[in-house]
Amino acid sequence: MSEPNAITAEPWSVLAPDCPSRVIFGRIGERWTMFVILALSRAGTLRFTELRARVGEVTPKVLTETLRALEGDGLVERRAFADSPPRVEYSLTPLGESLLEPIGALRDWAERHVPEVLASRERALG
Amino acid sequence: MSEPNAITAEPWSVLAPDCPSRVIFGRIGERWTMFVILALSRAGTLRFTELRARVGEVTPKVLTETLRALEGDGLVERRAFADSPPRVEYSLTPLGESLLEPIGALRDWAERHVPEVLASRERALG
DNA sequence: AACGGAAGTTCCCTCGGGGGAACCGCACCT
DNA sequence: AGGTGCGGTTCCCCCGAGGGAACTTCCGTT
Repeated sequence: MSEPNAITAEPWSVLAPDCPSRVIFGRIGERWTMFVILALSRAGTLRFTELRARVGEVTPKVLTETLRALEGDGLVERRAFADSPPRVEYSLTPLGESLLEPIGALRDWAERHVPEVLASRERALG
Repeated sequence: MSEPNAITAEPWSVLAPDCPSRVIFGRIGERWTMFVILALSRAGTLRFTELRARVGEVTPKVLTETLRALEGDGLVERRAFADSPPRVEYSLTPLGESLLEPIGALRDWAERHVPEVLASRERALG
């Protein structure tokens, strides 16, 4: 897993719970993670309710969980102000922003090739 | 980055069930998908039981489901021979192989930055 | 005639991610 | 003294991915 090149490590290493790929794919595979990251990447900084509005039908509980997880991973920063009404601002950390590049690569692939994937799915079902 | 490169589409578009990012992240986020792709990328071609052995503790049922899903997406090819004992070979399609590049980018990011993520997690719990 | 291996299939169960709905503390406003 | 907006929390439930374990079919081997 510590080999220099991309897909060269032994696949079974990925079974370890702290395998880098498991950690990252596990996180970004969660239901709302991508929405939050993409929303923050566009807006820069958002408050809780702004995030709710942008992300869609997420419930406050789940949004809180998602944000706490990303904060725990050091990908999102949470700044609370002692104002009234309370104000909390979320933004990507530098680490979080550095993740945008590889995510973008996957996104680009998706944009280009998902039509093929969807066509293949339909063929498989038809 | 809201810069004109990677992450430019509206985030809420991602809510649509056929949004490219949802399709792809949904698939590679599944439990065994990455193991199968990585194993095939290393070996080129593998039979069912070889795959079982490499991927680890996966049960035959779940491995079958995973392979059928990837086959349905056009990412994996399944070739069955009328031999006896039966022989079935799995390999990546060209489409599946083209996915290795963006996955590799994410993998590289993971290799480089997961120590930070894990350190952050430990801080968050301690 | 029994055995074994390949490639699954079938049935049943468990576990937890995710969702719904309601509640909470605070400080203003009026 | 009641209402409002913010940023959550609490409790409860449901569904489906994933797992366990046994069974199956087809043939060749011993």
